[in-house]
Amino acid sequence: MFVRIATDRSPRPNSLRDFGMTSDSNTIVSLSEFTYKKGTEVYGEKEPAEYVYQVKVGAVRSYKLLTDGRRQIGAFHLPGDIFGLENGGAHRFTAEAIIDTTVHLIRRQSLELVAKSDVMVAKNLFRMTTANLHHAEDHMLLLGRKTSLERVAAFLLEMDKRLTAAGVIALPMSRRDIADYLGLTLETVSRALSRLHELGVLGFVGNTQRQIVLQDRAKLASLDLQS
Amino acid sequence: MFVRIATDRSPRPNSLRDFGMTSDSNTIVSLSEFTYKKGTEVYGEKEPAEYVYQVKVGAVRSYKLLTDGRRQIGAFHLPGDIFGLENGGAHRFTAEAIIDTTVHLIRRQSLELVAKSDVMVAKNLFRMTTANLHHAEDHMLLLGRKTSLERVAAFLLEMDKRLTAAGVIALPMSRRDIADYLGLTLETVSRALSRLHELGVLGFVGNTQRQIVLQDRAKLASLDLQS
DNA sequence: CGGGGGCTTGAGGCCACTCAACGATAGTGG
DNA sequence: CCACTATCGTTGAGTGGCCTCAAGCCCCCG
Repeated sequence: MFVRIATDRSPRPNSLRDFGMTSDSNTIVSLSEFTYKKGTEVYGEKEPAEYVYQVKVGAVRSYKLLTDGRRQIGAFHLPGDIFGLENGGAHRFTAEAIIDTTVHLIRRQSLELVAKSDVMVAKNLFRMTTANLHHAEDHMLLLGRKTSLERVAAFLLEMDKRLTAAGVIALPMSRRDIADYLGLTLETVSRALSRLHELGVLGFVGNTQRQIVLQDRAKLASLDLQS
Repeated sequence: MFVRIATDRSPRPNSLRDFGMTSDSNTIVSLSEFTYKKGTEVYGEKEPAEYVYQVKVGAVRSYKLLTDGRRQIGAFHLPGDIFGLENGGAHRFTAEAIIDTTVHLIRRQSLELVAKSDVMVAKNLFRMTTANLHHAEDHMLLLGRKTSLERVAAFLLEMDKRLTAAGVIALPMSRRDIADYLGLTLETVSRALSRLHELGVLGFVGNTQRQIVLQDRAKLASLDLQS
């Protein structure tokens, strides 16, 4: 047990478990767990990056703000995803819990220490950074050149791959979050979803608007163009 | 000397020089030089990544295409820049010479071999990938949330930092290239530049439209919002 | 001198944004 | 249990910023 300054969003260490960053040699690094309430900040842009996080349950949004409040969400982090991995000392995004979210976390320092001696861990860090880069590259194409319908179709396909359970996409994020991820307004996202509903591409489960069933994945895929 | 299949854009080895990837231990990796004519392809998207490149003189654009021809340029590569660095086996963009361009090139295989034993080289590769990621993250904000004037202002500030000589920005790329980088049309880019000209922010050198002088960098910076 | 590419500028149109109203749901407190 | 409120989502009407289409200029180059 160690002492920690109490702040609202200071993680409290709970357990010691595999962070998914161990190598074949079974190196174990100290690991904590923490839960963030819906809407609370995990870290802010330009803050020193002290921890690296992995979503256990819940969902997190990473975004940048312009001075007048316009927001661009760069990524959603869903269960299993690792985020907050920064090479420089500071975070490039603000990260917030979209819903109540439990994360595993590890001190960046410990991770770098392990990476120095463990080639597998170093490789994994590189691989994750590369994966982030690829996602950002694809997202630039979406933001720069796709229509609203294409963007929403691409979003649904991405979410389908990442969080579908039992044929239902249970979206944790609001229309506004989706809009800020896709470079649109929430009204435009809503209209696109209604249109896809009319087209018979998707359906809603029950009375909620956040549970979606893909009824025609092929047609949806044809609406999102390939690169 | 070694045999090589002759194709239009196959690099021909010329010399052996420092690629900027040597470490303190002075490891030298085999290095070639090649010149691409204006408009020719360096490599295509999804091609296996055999080489890594560094621009010696000239300029290169990296882009993705949608099936219907819409184009998004992800980055411009200017003298000193390294590009074509891929972790997976395949290139994520198509790369073309914007003007006659001479590059240094190195086999990816050799580079990875060196990186395995040389920590400094490995670190440099990591650092470059991170730099690419940061650029992409900033560009997502631009593409998703900035107005046309803000985009063009940001573009000019970026180019000013990267290729100004003697107070003049000598742009190698066309209005169409700029537009496809900024997620706009060439007409909108042209109108934004005219507007900045009217505002006294910039001036053109001689009769050419590709040599620009920043007359009021402060005002330009105020037009591009901060994150 | 004719042709073509690059750039600018104007006119009009459209897609996404803005503004607004309304319904549904969940949480709160009397 | 029922207002009351706040949040979220949908939908409509109208606007506007950027796109589309077009004309014309300039420069380069054959």
